[in-house]
Amino acid sequence: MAVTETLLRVRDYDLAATLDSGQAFRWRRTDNTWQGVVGCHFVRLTPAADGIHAAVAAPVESWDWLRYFLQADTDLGAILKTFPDDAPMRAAVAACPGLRLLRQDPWECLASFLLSATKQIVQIRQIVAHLCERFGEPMQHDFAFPTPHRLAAASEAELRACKMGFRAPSLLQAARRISNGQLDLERLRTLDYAAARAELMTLRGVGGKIADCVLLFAYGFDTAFPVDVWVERALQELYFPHRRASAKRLRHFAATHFGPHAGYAQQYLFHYMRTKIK
DNA sequence: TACCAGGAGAGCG
DNA sequence: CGCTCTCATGGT
Repeated sequence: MAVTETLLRVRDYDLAATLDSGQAFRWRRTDNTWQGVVGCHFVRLTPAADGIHAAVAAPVESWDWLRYFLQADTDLGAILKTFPDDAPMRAAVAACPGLRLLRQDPWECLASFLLSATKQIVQIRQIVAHLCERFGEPMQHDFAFPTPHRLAAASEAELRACKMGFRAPSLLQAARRISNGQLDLERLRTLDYAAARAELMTLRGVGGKIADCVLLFAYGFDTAFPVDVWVERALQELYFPHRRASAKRLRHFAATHFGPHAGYAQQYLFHYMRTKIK
């Protein structure tokens, strides 16, 4: 029977930290409720005593799409046990013990992070909002994320009007290559981490950092470890406090120190670093 | 006002 | 490799 609300039973889930941690850019909070769009669903999420309460605008037969997006069935405790037992990781976990990784749509994730270069998170949200309003399919309460096909038909000037500046040609090329079949985002699921990463990096504007974000947040390659300015700062200050470590050394350290779920560790360090400053 | 933001890519020694 | 510069745009 189709329904419009449910209770997702899940433990150890900090909804606010997760939706506001720079993984996804379309979630807005009003009071204690978060609203956003997952695929073709407009959904409101509210933390509850024994899980997360969810309500959608249009009735659904199944909630699998939401459990997948939130990764509600992931055993977070088992992942945290694989982290290195050192002071920085203990502090980062203690600061936000319910922080999770989402599992997003690859195209939306790729497009969003293509727009993220040297932008603050609040501005990335604004650009993505413009993009959805102008090119996304209208739906109840909001807009769907625009398809590659729709953006491929847009002009660079139209994209620039969404305030994305020099990132517009990159987004346009990505939309076109995906729309015409040159790049198959679904096929990347069948590849290993290195091969999928190399393929993403053939796109203009996609370097190692953005590729790793997509591999981690959309495909679930848990060894992907995006190194941005915040994470670089965290690694430098927390693990190499007395000597300056080169970028290459930091990358090697990241690839060897954090274990099979390094990407989760990265998210904890990122969140720890960002909230510690403010 | 001047500076900087979840980077990437090109040019240079 | 390692460094520097540039690319738009908005916020502080």
